[in-house]
Amino acid sequence: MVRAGLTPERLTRAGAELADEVGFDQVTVSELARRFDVKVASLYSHVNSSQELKTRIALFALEELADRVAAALAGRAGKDALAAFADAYRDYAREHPGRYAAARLRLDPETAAASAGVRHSQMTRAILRGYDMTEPDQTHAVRMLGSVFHGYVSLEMAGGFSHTPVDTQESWTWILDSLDALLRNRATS
Amino acid sequence: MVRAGLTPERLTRAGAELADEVGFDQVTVSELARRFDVKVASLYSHVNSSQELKTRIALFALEELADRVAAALAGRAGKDALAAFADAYRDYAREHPGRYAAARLRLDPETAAASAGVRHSQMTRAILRGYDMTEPDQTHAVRMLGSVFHGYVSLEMAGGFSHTPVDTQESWTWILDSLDALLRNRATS
DNA sequence: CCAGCTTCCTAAAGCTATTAGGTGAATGCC
DNA sequence: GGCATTCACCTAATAGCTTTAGGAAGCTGG
Repeated sequence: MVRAGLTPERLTRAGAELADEVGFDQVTVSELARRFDVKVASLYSHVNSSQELKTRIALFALEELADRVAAALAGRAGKDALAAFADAYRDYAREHPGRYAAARLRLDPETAAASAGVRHSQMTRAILRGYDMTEPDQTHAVRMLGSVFHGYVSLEMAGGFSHTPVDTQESWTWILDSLDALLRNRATS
Repeated sequence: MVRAGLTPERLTRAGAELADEVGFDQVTVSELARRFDVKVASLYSHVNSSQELKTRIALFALEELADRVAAALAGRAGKDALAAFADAYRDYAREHPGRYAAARLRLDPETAAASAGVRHSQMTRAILRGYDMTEPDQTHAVRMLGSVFHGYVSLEMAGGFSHTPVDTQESWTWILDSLDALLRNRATS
């Protein structure tokens, strides 16, 4: 019996790659077993359920995305930071559509609270430091930015913009410019 | 043999209700058969596959949502129309989370082109009539509005805002105010 | 070197989707 | 009114995914 050397980490990572190839909801314990050339039941020594596997992939993706955003944000402020944040987000979704979808998995509150999701909201808040905004406006703005970025990325990924000939990159910069202007306006209020 | 009186329409409708109860991706041919007290295979006389059933539910939801938005929009213009549009969208998602998720199903291009999705983008464009905007800005603005609305609704539904005590209704009106201001600014440019 | 834990296996049960082929009830035609 | 056809539903069977139970082989520490 040759051992495959499975670990929860390797499974999670392979699951993330699988997600990018075939889509997050096509990720299946069976397919993963096939890729490791191992019987399905064997995976259950490392992961408790298909659900847990998906949750692990989601947490992994959140972490990875947060790292990228943090790197992109380092040393930037104001509009520069806004654009870096947004681009990091969008680029990740394009490079890793499956992982991006995974990151959107609904987690139960405790899991979510312990996840890198927390870093995401902190970083979004950090961007607003460049715009001098106080509560509750800050929270409103955080929610709006999150909505725009997530909404744009998911619509673009779903092909929702492909029926119009206008370049999506142009729209993206137009939107970022608009948001920057909007936040500057709101800051003075 | 008592006939259940199945039709594609009844199945679609029941599927939509099922989606609202258990979530769109828990909609299953088997469960639907159970609800009609009929054997699973019988459904295949009316729908070709599970995939087709889901597509039908998606088209149904798109249609229903478009009708609601159209009704909300009637006789309104400017910011009033913007708010009506946004609220119709958000209210639908809250009342019918499963159908809303269904409406986000990725359709193949031909199906999408023949769907009520077209009406959705037309109506979004109609809102901008109140803001005097020309191409390509109009397209950018349409994409932005779609992103914000979809993003906000889906994040709110996923519980993404629940960890902060600020009222989501407040954020929603704050965002609508901001968008209105933004569009008015952009119109003059 | 061997006891015990771990890793992987076989076996089996319970779901879901899908197809093939049959039966009885309703419908339409002469 | 009898008969053929169609249609709505059925039984049966295949195939894939998930999950659990229990067994055997490899690795590791004393």
